[in-house]
Amino acid sequence: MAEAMKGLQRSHRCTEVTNKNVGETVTVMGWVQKYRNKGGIIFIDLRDRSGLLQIIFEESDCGAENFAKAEKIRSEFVIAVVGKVEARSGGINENLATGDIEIRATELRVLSEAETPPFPIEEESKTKEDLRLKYRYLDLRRPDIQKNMILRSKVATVTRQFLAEEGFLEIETPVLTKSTPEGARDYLVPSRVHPGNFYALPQSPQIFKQLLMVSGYDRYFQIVKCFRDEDLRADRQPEFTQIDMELSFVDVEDVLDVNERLLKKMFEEAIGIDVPLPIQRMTYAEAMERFGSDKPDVRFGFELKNVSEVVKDCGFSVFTGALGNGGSVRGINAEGQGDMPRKKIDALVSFVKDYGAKGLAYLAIEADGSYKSSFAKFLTEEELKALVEAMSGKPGDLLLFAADEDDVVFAALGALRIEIAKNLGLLLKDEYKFLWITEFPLLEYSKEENRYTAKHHPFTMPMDEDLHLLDTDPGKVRAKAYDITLNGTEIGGGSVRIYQNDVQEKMFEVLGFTKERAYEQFGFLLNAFKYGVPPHAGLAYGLDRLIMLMAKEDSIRDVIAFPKVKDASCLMSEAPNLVEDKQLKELEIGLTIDQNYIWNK
RNA sequence: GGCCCAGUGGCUCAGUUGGUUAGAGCGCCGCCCUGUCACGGCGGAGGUCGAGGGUUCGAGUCCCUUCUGGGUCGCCA
Repeated sequence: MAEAMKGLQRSHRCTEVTNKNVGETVTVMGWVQKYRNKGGIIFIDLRDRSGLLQIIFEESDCGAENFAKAEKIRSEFVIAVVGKVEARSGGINENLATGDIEIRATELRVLSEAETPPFPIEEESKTKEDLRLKYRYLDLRRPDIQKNMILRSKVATVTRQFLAEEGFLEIETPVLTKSTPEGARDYLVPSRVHPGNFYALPQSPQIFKQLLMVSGYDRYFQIVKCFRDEDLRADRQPEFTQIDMELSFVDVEDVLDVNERLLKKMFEEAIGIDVPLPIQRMTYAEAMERFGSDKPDVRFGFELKNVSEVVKDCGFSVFTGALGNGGSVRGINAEGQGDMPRKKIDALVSFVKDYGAKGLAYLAIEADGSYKSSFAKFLTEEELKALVEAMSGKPGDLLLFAADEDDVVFAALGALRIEIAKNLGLLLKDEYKFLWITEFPLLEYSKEENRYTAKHHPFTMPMDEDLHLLDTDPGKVRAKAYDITLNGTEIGGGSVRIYQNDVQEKMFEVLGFTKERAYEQFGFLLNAFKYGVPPHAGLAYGLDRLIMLMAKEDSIRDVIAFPKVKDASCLMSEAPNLVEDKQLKELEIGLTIDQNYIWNK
C-alpha cells in the first residue's frame, strides 16, 4: 500500500550524503536496489540517479511499526527514509561511494510498491535488447544508461555555454517543413487544412539556417531533432539529434577553428580527454587513396597502396583484367599477420565480397622469406619481388590485394583494414583520433538516376579554383565541404554555402533541375539571395554518435532515451500504429493497402 | 530488397552423432538468522524448447516456411 510523502522533504540524493554529515538527520528517497534481511536487522541499498546508499533498520531505532513495514520491502519499491547518518560500525564497502557511512532509519514510508521487474536492474546488463527496449523505462534506471544520459546532458550544456560565448544565438526552426526531392526520404505529415498536401519533417534545418544568415543573425546554433526515413543501423536512427550551426562572413578556416575549440572544450569538460589542436586534416582524395574511406580510422595503419603500375604486365588475369577495365589493383600490408591461418584468410575473402569485391588475393611472407600465396604462380620471381617491395613487405607479413573498379577496391580494402584491426583488438575505445576530411567532391554520378547528385547538398560552394569545371567536367569539381571524423566515424560535416544566385542556379542546372523546378522547390531560398546575402558556412554534428563514442558504446541506441529498433518501430509504445478511419477521412486519406491484411500480418 | 547471427523457466545460459520424467546459476515464493553489502541456511514453485509445417519408431537437436531482435550491403543530398 502506497503511503504519502506528506511532511517529508528529501534532503540529499543518495551519494550526496558523505561522512561529513555523520550525526545529522537526513531524508532520502529512492528505489530499493537490494534487500538483506538478517532477522533482527535489515540492510537496504537505496538507489537514485546519483548512486547507492546503505540504510539500516533495527526495531530499537525505528519502532515496531516501521520495522514491520521494512520486512515487507522488495526490490524496486520506492521508499522514503528519515534517519541518522552514521559511520559504519561494520566493514567499509570499498565498492560504494558511500561505503563508509550508512543511514540508521528512524522512519520509513513505502511510497510505491513494485512488481518484480522482468529483468535485473543492474549495471552491464546482459538482458537481450528487445526486452530492455520494451521496458525502456526500467532499462533507463540502470546506472550505465543513466550515466550516458547525464553525459549527453553535460555535452549539450557545455555546447550551449561555449557557443553562447562565441556569439552564437540559439534559434528554433520549424519541424513542419516542405518536402524536397533531393536526399533522404522524408517523413511526411498530412495536412488536414490542405487535403492532399503534406508537410515533411526536416532532414536538417539546412535552408532555414541559411535564411537566418540572410536575415542577419550572423551566428546561429540549435540542438535539433532531424528525421530521415531510411533503414537503420547501429549508428543510424530515423530521428536523431544534430548540433547544428551556421556562421556569416566566414570561410572554411573560420568554421574549422571554432569547431576545434568546441570539440576540445566538450571532451575536456565532459570526459576529461585532451584534444590536441590543431586537429589533423586530410583531403578527401588522400583519404580515399590511403584508407579507402572518407572517414578513415587513423588509430592504426594498414594503409592502402596502389600497385597497379607494378602488376600491369604480370600474368595474373585478375589483376590485368581489372586494369584493362579502367580499375586498379591495391593492397594492404597486414604487418605481422603472415601466419594467419587459412580459415581466417578465407573469412576475410568472403568478408570483402559484401563490398562488391570478387575476391581477395593474398601473399604471406614466411619467416624464411618464401611466399605462400593464392596467385604467386602467375607472377615471375622478379614481379613478385617488386610487388612485395612496393608493399614494404617483410618476413612475417600478410599482403592482401583487391583488383576492381576504384569504387569497389576502396570499399573492400577500406572495410578490410578495419575488420583486421578489429580482429586484432586494435580499436581502442579510450583513444580518440580526430580527423578533418576536406575538399570533398561537389557531385557524384548516380547511375540509377543517370545524372549528377550533390555529394553533400545542393547549396555547397565549389572550390574557387574548380568553379570553371562546372560546365566542362562537373565530376572533377571539389567543394568547400568538410567532415569531422573520430575513430572512423563521421561525427559531423558541413560546408561553405553558395551565396551567389547565379552560382546556385548553375548548381541546380548541373543537378538536372529546370529553372522552373528549382524555383518551385527552393524559390524562397533563391529569392532570399536576391536581397543581400552574406557569405556563410556551417556545420552539424550527429550528437548521438558523438555521445556514443564519448560513452564508449557500440550503438547510438545506448545514448538515446527512447530509441527505435531496426524496422523503425518503438517496442515500448508500439509506434507506428494504425489509426481510426475517422482520422483518415478527416485527412482525406485513403489506403491502398487493406487494413485487415496489416492486422493479420 | 539481399546476406549473416541469435531465439530453451522471470533473466543469462548448457543441452554431446536425434533416443527414457529438459539441466544450471541468478531471480522469485516460504521459513530461519542482529552487521550484511555477490549475505548465509533449509524448503519450494516455475519451461515442452519463438510459431507453423515436414522427415522419423522417436526432434530442443535435421529440413522448409514464418515471426522477433541484432549486425551488415543496398539506401542514408
